[in-house]
Amino acid sequence: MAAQVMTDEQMELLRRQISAYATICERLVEMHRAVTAQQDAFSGMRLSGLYADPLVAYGGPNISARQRWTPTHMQLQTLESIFYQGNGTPSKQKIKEIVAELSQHGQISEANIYNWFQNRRARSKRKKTAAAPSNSESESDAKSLVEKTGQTEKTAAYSNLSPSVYDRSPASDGSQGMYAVPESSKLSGGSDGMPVYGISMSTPSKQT
Amino acid sequence: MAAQVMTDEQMELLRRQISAYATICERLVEMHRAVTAQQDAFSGMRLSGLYADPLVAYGGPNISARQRWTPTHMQLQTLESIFYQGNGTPSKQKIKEIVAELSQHGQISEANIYNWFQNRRARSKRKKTAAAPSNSESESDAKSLVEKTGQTEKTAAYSNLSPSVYDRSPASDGSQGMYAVPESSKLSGGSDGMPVYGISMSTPSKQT
DNA sequence: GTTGTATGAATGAAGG
DNA sequence: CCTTCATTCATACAAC
Repeated sequence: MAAQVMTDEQMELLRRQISAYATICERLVEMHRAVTAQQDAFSGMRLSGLYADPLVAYGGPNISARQRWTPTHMQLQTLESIFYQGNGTPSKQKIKEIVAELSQHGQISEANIYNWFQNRRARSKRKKTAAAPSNSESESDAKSLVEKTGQTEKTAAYSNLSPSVYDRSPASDGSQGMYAVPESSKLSGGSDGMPVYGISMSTPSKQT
Repeated sequence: MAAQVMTDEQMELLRRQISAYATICERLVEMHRAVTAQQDAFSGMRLSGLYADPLVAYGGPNISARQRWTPTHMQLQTLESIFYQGNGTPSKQKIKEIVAELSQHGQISEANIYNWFQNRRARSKRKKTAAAPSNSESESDAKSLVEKTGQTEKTAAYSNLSPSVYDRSPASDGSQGMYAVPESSKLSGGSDGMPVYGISMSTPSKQT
Protein backbone atom coordinates (compact mmCIF):
# COMPACT_ATOMS: atom_id res chain seq x y z
CA MET A 1 0.00 0.00 0.00
CA ALA A 2 1.24 3.40 -0.78
CA ALA A 3 1.95 5.88 1.90
CA GLN A 4 -1.13 7.36 3.35
CA VAL A 5 -1.76 10.97 3.64
CA MET A 6 -2.76 12.77 6.72
CA THR A 7 -3.95 16.25 6.80
CA ASP A 8 -2.63 18.68 9.28
CA GLU A 9 -5.89 18.50 11.00
CA GLN A 10 -5.63 14.82 11.48
CA MET A 11 -2.14 15.07 12.73
CA GLU A 12 -3.23 17.72 15.09
CA LEU A 13 -5.85 15.46 16.40
CA LEU A 14 -3.42 12.68 16.88
CA ARG A 15 -1.12 14.89 18.79
CA ARG A 16 -3.85 15.98 21.03
CA GLN A 17 -4.85 12.48 21.71
CA ILE A 18 -1.41 11.49 22.65
CA SER A 19 -0.96 14.52 24.77
CA ALA A 20 -4.17 13.90 26.51
CA TYR A 21 -3.23 10.38 27.28
CA ALA A 22 0.14 11.43 28.47
CA THR A 23 -1.37 13.89 30.82
CA ILE A 24 -3.89 11.46 32.08
CA CYS A 25 -1.30 8.86 32.72
CA GLU A 26 0.80 11.35 34.52
CA ARG A 27 -1.95 12.33 36.83
CA LEU A 28 -2.99 8.80 37.36
CA VAL A 29 0.42 7.83 38.45
CA GLU A 30 0.54 10.67 40.87
CA MET A 31 -2.77 9.84 42.28
CA HIS A 32 -1.95 6.27 42.65
CA ARG A 33 1.22 6.99 44.43
CA ALA A 34 -0.43 9.37 46.74
CA VAL A 35 -3.18 7.01 47.53
CA THR A 36 -1.03 4.03 48.14
CA ALA A 37 1.28 6.07 50.26
CA GLN A 38 -1.50 6.96 52.56
CA GLN A 39 -3.11 3.66 52.63
CA ASP A 40 -2.00 2.88 56.12
CA ALA A 41 -2.76 6.17 57.61
CA PHE A 42 -5.96 6.75 55.85
CA SER A 43 -5.69 10.41 56.20
CA GLY A 44 -8.35 10.94 53.71
CA MET A 45 -8.05 11.87 50.17
CA ARG A 46 -6.30 15.11 50.29
CA LEU A 47 -5.92 14.93 46.64
CA SER A 48 -9.54 14.93 45.99
CA GLY A 49 -9.78 18.58 46.62
CA LEU A 50 -7.56 19.36 43.76
CA TYR A 51 -9.60 17.96 41.06
CA ALA A 52 -12.89 17.22 42.51
CA ASP A 53 -16.01 18.82 41.35
CA PRO A 54 -14.98 21.37 38.79
CA LEU A 55 -13.83 18.74 36.47
CA VAL A 56 -16.76 16.52 36.74
CA ALA A 57 -19.15 19.34 36.66
CA TYR A 58 -21.37 18.65 33.84
CA GLY A 59 -22.87 21.64 32.24
CA GLY A 60 -25.19 19.31 30.59
CA PRO A 61 -28.21 20.83 29.03
CA ASN A 62 -30.93 19.80 31.30
CA ILE A 63 -32.82 17.05 29.70
CA SER A 64 -35.98 15.69 31.00
CA ALA A 65 -35.77 12.76 33.26
CA ARG A 66 -35.48 9.45 31.67
CA GLN A 67 -37.19 6.27 32.41
CA ARG A 68 -34.39 4.12 33.41
CA TRP A 69 -31.95 4.86 36.05
CA THR A 70 -28.69 6.31 34.98
CA PRO A 71 -26.00 6.35 37.56
CA THR A 72 -24.27 9.58 38.09
CA HIS A 73 -20.54 9.70 37.98
CA MET A 74 -20.28 9.70 41.64
CA GLN A 75 -22.63 6.86 42.05
CA LEU A 76 -20.82 4.91 39.47
CA GLN A 77 -17.53 5.46 41.08
CA THR A 78 -18.79 4.32 44.37
CA LEU A 79 -20.34 1.28 42.89
CA GLU A 80 -17.23 0.33 41.10
CA SER A 81 -15.20 0.81 44.18
CA ILE A 82 -17.44 -1.55 46.00
CA PHE A 83 -17.28 -3.95 43.17
CA TYR A 84 -13.56 -3.94 43.32
CA GLN A 85 -13.54 -4.72 46.94
CA GLY A 86 -14.15 -8.23 46.02
CA ASN A 87 -17.52 -8.39 47.60
CA GLY A 88 -18.96 -9.55 44.40
CA THR A 89 -21.97 -10.68 46.24
CA PRO A 90 -24.08 -7.79 47.29
CA SER A 91 -26.03 -8.84 50.26
CA LYS A 92 -29.32 -7.30 51.09
CA GLN A 93 -27.92 -5.46 53.98
CA LYS A 94 -25.11 -4.16 51.97
CA ILE A 95 -27.39 -2.94 49.30
CA LYS A 96 -29.37 -0.94 51.73
CA GLU A 97 -26.27 0.75 52.93
CA ILE A 98 -25.21 1.51 49.45
CA VAL A 99 -28.55 2.94 48.60
CA ALA A 100 -28.44 5.11 51.63
CA GLU A 101 -25.09 6.36 50.61
CA LEU A 102 -25.78 6.89 46.97
CA SER A 103 -29.13 8.46 47.35
CA GLN A 104 -27.24 11.52 48.37
CA HIS A 105 -26.14 11.91 44.84
CA GLY A 106 -29.34 11.20 43.08
CA GLN A 107 -32.31 8.98 42.83
CA ILE A 108 -31.57 5.39 43.29
CA SER A 109 -33.25 2.28 44.49
CA GLU A 110 -32.20 -1.08 45.76
CA ALA A 111 -33.27 -2.69 42.58
CA ASN A 112 -30.92 -0.43 40.72
CA ILE A 113 -28.04 -1.53 42.80
CA TYR A 114 -28.96 -5.11 42.53
CA ASN A 115 -29.25 -4.99 38.80
CA TRP A 116 -26.10 -3.08 38.50
CA PHE A 117 -24.09 -5.66 40.31
CA GLN A 118 -25.64 -8.45 38.42
CA ASN A 119 -24.93 -6.88 35.11
CA ARG A 120 -21.54 -5.88 36.16
CA ARG A 121 -20.45 -9.30 37.02
CA ALA A 122 -22.02 -10.86 34.00
CA ARG A 123 -20.24 -8.42 31.82
CA SER A 124 -16.93 -9.10 33.41
CA LYS A 125 -17.31 -12.76 33.02
CA ARG A 126 -18.22 -12.42 29.45
CA LYS A 127 -15.12 -10.51 28.68
CA LYS A 128 -13.04 -13.25 30.05
CA THR A 129 -14.84 -15.73 27.96
CA ALA A 130 -13.94 -13.72 24.98
CA ALA A 131 -10.33 -14.17 25.77
CA ALA A 132 -8.21 -15.96 23.30
CA PRO A 133 -8.40 -19.62 24.16
CA SER A 134 -6.24 -21.92 22.15
CA ASN A 135 -4.62 -19.29 20.17
CA SER A 136 -1.15 -20.56 19.68
CA GLU A 137 -1.01 -19.18 16.28
CA SER A 138 2.07 -17.66 14.95
CA GLU A 139 1.71 -14.54 16.89
CA SER A 140 5.09 -13.03 16.70
CA ASP A 141 4.92 -10.30 19.23
CA ALA A 142 2.37 -11.66 21.57
CA LYS A 143 3.48 -10.09 24.72
CA SER A 144 1.00 -8.46 26.95
CA LEU A 145 1.38 -5.01 28.19
CA VAL A 146 1.02 -5.80 31.77
CA GLU A 147 1.49 -9.21 33.01
CA LYS A 148 -0.79 -10.13 35.75
CA THR A 149 1.19 -9.38 38.76
CA GLY A 150 0.50 -10.09 42.31
CA GLN A 151 -3.15 -9.76 42.20
CA THR A 152 -4.92 -9.58 45.42
CA GLU A 153 -7.45 -12.26 45.65
CA LYS A 154 -10.49 -11.67 43.65
CA THR A 155 -11.40 -13.07 40.35
CA ALA A 156 -8.40 -14.68 38.89
CA ALA A 157 -8.68 -12.65 35.83
CA TYR A 158 -7.22 -14.19 32.85
CA SER A 159 -4.80 -12.35 30.79
CA ASN A 160 -7.26 -10.69 28.61
CA LEU A 161 -8.83 -7.46 29.52
CA SER A 162 -9.94 -6.24 26.23
CA PRO A 163 -12.83 -3.95 26.75
CA SER A 164 -15.12 -4.97 24.06
CA VAL A 165 -13.51 -5.57 20.80
CA TYR A 166 -11.01 -8.22 21.35
CA ASP A 167 -10.44 -9.44 17.94
CA ARG A 168 -7.89 -7.86 15.81
CA SER A 169 -5.56 -8.82 13.13
CA PRO A 170 -3.01 -7.09 11.03
CA ALA A 171 -5.54 -5.25 9.02
CA SER A 172 -6.08 -7.91 6.50
CA ASP A 173 -8.20 -6.28 3.92
CA GLY A 174 -7.91 -2.97 5.55
CA SER A 175 -11.58 -2.41 5.36
CA GLN A 176 -12.44 -1.98 8.96
CA GLY A 177 -9.86 -3.73 10.95
CA MET A 178 -9.20 -0.64 12.85
CA TYR A 179 -8.52 -0.17 16.44
CA ALA A 180 -10.75 0.59 19.28
CA VAL A 181 -10.32 2.29 22.56
CA PRO A 182 -10.95 1.18 26.07
CA GLU A 183 -13.95 2.60 27.65
CA SER A 184 -12.39 3.27 30.92
CA SER A 185 -10.43 6.00 29.37
CA LYS A 186 -13.60 7.80 28.82
CA LEU A 187 -15.23 7.51 32.10
CA SER A 188 -17.56 4.76 32.83
CA GLY A 189 -16.77 1.80 30.83
CA GLY A 190 -14.75 0.42 33.58
CA SER A 191 -13.42 -2.69 32.23
CA ASP A 192 -13.13 -5.31 34.75
CA GLY A 193 -10.00 -7.14 35.17
CA MET A 194 -7.48 -7.80 37.74
CA PRO A 195 -6.43 -5.55 40.49
CA VAL A 196 -2.89 -5.42 39.45
CA TYR A 197 -1.22 -3.65 42.16
CA GLY A 198 2.33 -3.64 41.23
CA ILE A 199 2.40 -2.99 37.62
CA SER A 200 5.40 -1.15 36.63
CA MET A 201 4.93 1.80 34.50
CA SER A 202 8.43 1.81 33.28
CA THR A 203 9.25 -1.69 32.43
CA PRO A 204 7.67 -3.26 29.48
CA SER A 205 7.91 -6.85 30.19
CA LYS A 206 8.07 -7.22 33.88
CA GLN A 207 7.30 -5.35 36.97
CA THR A 208 9.64 -4.46 39.69
CA MET B 1 -2.43 23.31 3.15
CA ALA B 2 0.07 20.88 2.06
CA ALA B 3 -0.88 17.54 3.32
CA GLN B 4 1.88 15.77 5.05
CA VAL B 5 2.72 12.28 4.34
CA MET B 6 3.16 9.54 6.76
CA THR B 7 4.31 6.13 5.99
CA ASP B 8 2.35 3.20 7.13
CA GLU B 9 5.07 2.52 9.54
CA GLN B 10 4.73 5.87 11.11
CA MET B 11 1.05 5.62 11.37
CA GLU B 12 1.35 2.27 12.94
CA LEU B 13 3.72 3.66 15.44
CA LEU B 14 1.36 6.41 16.28
CA ARG B 15 -1.43 4.03 16.79
CA ARG B 16 0.67 1.95 19.02
CA GLN B 17 1.57 4.91 21.10
CA ILE B 18 -1.97 5.89 21.60
CA SER B 19 -2.91 2.35 22.15
CA ALA B 20 -0.30 2.07 24.78
CA TYR B 21 -1.56 5.10 26.53
CA ALA B 22 -5.05 3.89 26.37
CA THR B 23 -4.04 0.65 27.90
CA ILE B 24 -1.98 2.24 30.55
CA CYS B 25 -4.74 4.55 31.48
CA GLU B 26 -7.02 1.66 31.72
CA ARG B 27 -4.77 -0.20 33.97
CA LEU B 28 -4.17 2.77 36.11
CA VAL B 29 -7.81 3.36 36.50
CA GLU B 30 -8.24 -0.16 37.65
CA MET B 31 -5.41 0.14 40.06
CA HIS B 32 -6.68 3.31 41.45
CA ARG B 33 -10.12 1.97 41.89
CA ALA B 34 -8.89 -1.13 43.52
CA VAL B 35 -6.80 0.82 45.91
CA THR B 36 -9.47 3.26 46.80
CA ALA B 37 -11.81 0.40 47.26
CA GLN B 38 -9.44 -1.01 49.79
CA GLN B 39 -9.37 2.28 51.49
CA ASP B 40 -13.07 2.48 51.73
CA ALA B 41 -13.20 -0.95 53.13
CA PHE B 42 -10.58 0.09 55.54
CA SER B 43 -12.58 2.93 56.86
CA GLY B 44 -15.50 0.75 57.54
CA MET B 45 -17.28 0.87 54.29
CA ARG B 46 -17.92 4.49 54.07
CA LEU B 47 -18.36 4.42 50.41
CA SER B 48 -18.03 8.06 50.11
CA GLY B 49 -17.66 8.50 46.46
CA LEU B 50 -17.34 12.11 47.27
CA TYR B 51 -14.40 12.73 45.21
CA ALA B 52 -14.13 12.27 41.59
CA ASP B 53 -11.09 11.35 39.71
CA PRO B 54 -10.34 13.58 36.87
CA LEU B 55 -9.51 10.68 34.78
CA VAL B 56 -12.61 8.84 35.50
CA ALA B 57 -14.58 11.92 34.99
CA TYR B 58 -12.67 12.65 31.95
CA GLY B 59 -15.17 12.29 29.26
CA GLY B 60 -13.10 13.04 26.32
CA PRO B 61 -15.42 13.29 23.41
CA ASN B 62 -13.38 12.23 20.54
CA ILE B 63 -10.16 11.47 22.14
CA SER B 64 -10.11 7.79 22.24
CA ALA B 65 -12.96 7.34 19.94
CA ARG B 66 -13.55 3.77 19.28
CA GLN B 67 -13.93 2.23 16.00
CA ARG B 68 -16.99 0.29 15.32
CA TRP B 69 -17.26 -2.79 13.32
CA THR B 70 -18.66 -2.49 9.86
CA PRO B 71 -19.80 -5.67 8.23
CA THR B 72 -18.73 -6.34 4.73
CA HIS B 73 -21.23 -7.21 2.11
CA MET B 74 -20.56 -10.85 2.30
CA GLN B 75 -20.77 -10.87 6.00
CA LEU B 76 -23.97 -9.00 5.89
CA GLN B 77 -25.44 -11.36 3.38
CA THR B 78 -24.56 -14.33 5.45
CA LEU B 79 -25.95 -12.78 8.54
CA GLU B 80 -29.17 -11.87 6.90
CA SER B 81 -29.52 -15.35 5.53
CA ILE B 82 -29.09 -16.83 8.92
CA PHE B 83 -31.49 -14.38 10.37
CA TYR B 84 -33.99 -15.13 7.73
CA GLN B 85 -33.76 -18.83 8.38
CA GLY B 86 -35.66 -18.28 11.51
CA ASN B 87 -32.83 -18.62 13.87
CA GLY B 88 -34.14 -15.79 15.84
CA THR B 89 -32.19 -17.17 18.71
CA PRO B 90 -28.53 -17.15 17.99
CA SER B 91 -27.10 -19.61 20.40
CA LYS B 92 -23.58 -19.25 21.53
CA GLN B 93 -22.56 -22.28 19.67
CA LYS B 94 -24.06 -20.93 16.54
CA ILE B 95 -22.32 -17.69 17.01
CA LYS B 96 -19.00 -19.34 17.13
CA GLU B 97 -19.68 -21.07 13.90
CA ILE B 98 -20.76 -17.89 12.31
CA VAL B 99 -17.71 -16.13 13.46
CA ALA B 100 -15.56 -18.85 12.09
CA GLU B 101 -17.30 -18.53 8.83
CA LEU B 102 -17.37 -14.81 8.54
CA SER B 103 -13.89 -14.20 9.70
CA GLN B 104 -12.91 -15.40 6.31
CA HIS B 105 -14.24 -12.23 4.89
CA GLY B 106 -13.02 -9.74 7.37
CA GLN B 107 -12.58 -8.89 10.95
CA ILE B 108 -15.35 -9.98 13.15
CA SER B 109 -15.93 -11.11 16.65
CA GLU B 110 -18.57 -12.96 18.54
CA ALA B 111 -19.67 -9.80 20.15
CA ASN B 112 -20.28 -8.33 16.75
CA ILE B 113 -22.51 -11.16 15.79
CA TYR B 114 -24.31 -11.06 19.02
CA ASN B 115 -24.96 -7.39 18.75
CA TRP B 116 -25.98 -7.68 15.21
CA PHE B 117 -28.66 -10.18 15.94
CA GLN B 118 -29.88 -8.28 18.88
CA ASN B 119 -30.16 -5.13 16.91
CA ARG B 120 -31.64 -6.89 14.01
CA ARG B 121 -34.41 -8.38 15.96
CA ALA B 122 -35.13 -5.21 17.81
CA ARG B 123 -35.33 -3.33 14.62
CA SER B 124 -37.69 -5.78 13.02
CA LYS B 125 -39.94 -5.74 15.95
CA ARG B 126 -39.94 -2.02 16.09
CA LYS B 127 -40.91 -1.73 12.49
CA LYS B 128 -43.78 -4.04 12.94
CA THR B 129 -44.94 -2.10 15.90
CA ALA B 130 -44.78 1.06 13.94
CA ALA B 131 -46.56 -0.52 11.04
CA ALA B 132 -49.40 -1.70 13.17
CA PRO B 133 -50.54 1.21 15.23
CA SER B 134 -53.87 -0.28 15.98
CA ASN B 135 -54.35 1.63 19.14
CA SER B 136 -54.43 5.29 18.78
CA GLU B 137 -52.45 6.53 21.63
CA SER B 138 -50.85 9.82 21.16
CA GLU B 139 -47.95 9.23 23.38
CA SER B 140 -46.06 11.97 21.82
CA ASP B 141 -46.11 14.00 24.93
CA ALA B 142 -42.76 15.00 26.13
CA LYS B 143 -43.62 15.92 29.61
CA SER B 144 -41.53 14.93 32.50
CA LEU B 145 -43.02 11.68 33.41
CA VAL B 146 -41.06 10.95 36.45
CA GLU B 147 -39.88 12.85 39.37
CA LYS B 148 -36.35 11.78 39.09
CA THR B 149 -34.92 14.99 40.16
CA GLY B 150 -31.36 15.86 39.77
CA GLN B 151 -29.90 12.63 38.67
CA THR B 152 -30.83 13.38 35.18
CA GLU B 153 -27.33 13.89 34.17
CA LYS B 154 -26.67 11.85 31.20
CA THR B 155 -23.51 10.48 29.97
CA ALA B 156 -21.98 13.85 29.91
CA ALA B 157 -19.70 12.49 27.36
CA TYR B 158 -19.65 15.67 25.54
CA SER B 159 -19.40 18.12 28.27
CA ASN B 160 -16.69 17.80 30.76
CA LEU B 161 -13.17 17.18 30.04
CA SER B 162 -10.23 18.30 31.91
CA PRO B 163 -9.33 21.60 30.49
CA SER B 164 -5.78 21.14 31.42
CA VAL B 165 -5.72 17.97 29.50
CA TYR B 166 -7.64 18.74 26.48
CA ASP B 167 -6.55 22.24 25.93
CA ARG B 168 -3.05 21.25 26.15
CA SER B 169 -1.49 22.37 23.02
CA PRO B 170 -0.15 19.50 21.07
CA ALA B 171 3.27 20.72 20.37
CA SER B 172 3.43 23.51 22.83
CA ASP B 173 5.13 21.36 25.34
CA GLY B 174 8.26 21.91 23.46
CA SER B 175 8.86 18.30 22.96
CA GLN B 176 11.28 17.62 20.29
CA GLY B 177 9.41 15.06 18.43
CA MET B 178 5.84 15.51 17.62
CA TYR B 179 5.07 12.53 19.62
CA ALA B 180 6.91 12.92 22.79
CA VAL B 181 6.05 9.80 24.57
CA PRO B 182 7.49 8.79 27.86
CA GLU B 183 9.38 5.63 28.08
CA SER B 184 6.63 4.05 29.99
CA SER B 185 4.49 3.94 26.99
CA LYS B 186 6.97 1.98 25.07
CA LEU B 187 5.82 -1.03 26.85
CA SER B 188 3.03 -1.14 24.46
CA GLY B 189 3.34 -4.42 22.83
CA GLY B 190 -0.33 -4.73 23.17
CA SER B 191 -1.02 -7.57 20.94
CA ASP B 192 -2.68 -10.80 21.56
CA GLY B 193 -5.79 -9.87 23.40
CA MET B 194 -4.76 -6.39 24.08
CA PRO B 195 -7.19 -3.63 23.54
CA VAL B 196 -5.62 -2.63 20.37
CA TYR B 197 -7.00 0.61 19.99
CA GLY B 198 -6.83 3.30 17.70
CA ILE B 199 -8.03 6.61 17.08
CA SER B 200 -10.71 7.80 14.99
CA MET B 201 -9.08 10.28 12.81
CA SER B 202 -12.28 11.49 11.50
CA THR B 203 -13.34 14.88 12.50
CA PRO B 204 -15.14 15.20 15.75
CA SER B 205 -18.58 14.81 14.49
CA LYS B 206 -21.11 15.41 17.11
CA GLN B 207 -24.14 13.32 17.33
CA THR B 208 -27.41 14.92 16.71
C1' DG C 1 -18.41 21.08 5.99
C1' DT C 2 -22.97 20.53 7.81
C1' DT C 3 -26.91 17.91 8.75
C1' DG C 4 -29.53 13.59 8.68
C1' DT C 5 -29.85 8.80 8.98
C1' DA C 6 -28.62 3.83 9.65
C1' DT C 7 -26.72 0.88 12.73
C1' DG C 8 -23.04 -1.03 15.98
C1' DA C 9 -22.40 -0.94 20.74
C1' DA C 10 -23.45 -0.09 25.81
C1' DT C 11 -26.33 -0.94 29.54
C1' DG C 12 -30.36 -0.89 32.79
C1' DA C 13 -34.00 -3.97 33.56
C1' DA C 14 -36.80 -8.29 33.30
C1' DG C 15 -37.49 -13.26 32.77
C1' DG C 16 -36.46 -17.90 33.75
C1' DC D 1 -26.89 -16.63 38.06
C1' DC D 2 -27.67 -16.49 32.89
C1' DT D 3 -30.17 -14.94 28.97
C1' DT D 4 -32.94 -11.63 26.60
C1' DC D 5 -35.29 -7.24 25.75
C1' DA D 6 -35.62 -2.22 25.39
C1' DT D 7 -33.63 2.15 25.23
C1' DT D 8 -30.09 5.12 24.27
C1' DC D 9 -25.54 6.69 22.67
C1' DA D 10 -22.16 7.35 19.18
C1' DT D 11 -20.27 6.77 14.78
C1' DA D 12 -19.89 5.66 9.74
C1' DC D 13 -21.73 7.15 5.83
C1' DA D 14 -24.94 9.50 2.76
C1' DA D 15 -27.19 13.62 1.25
C1' DC D 16 -27.09 18.34 0.87
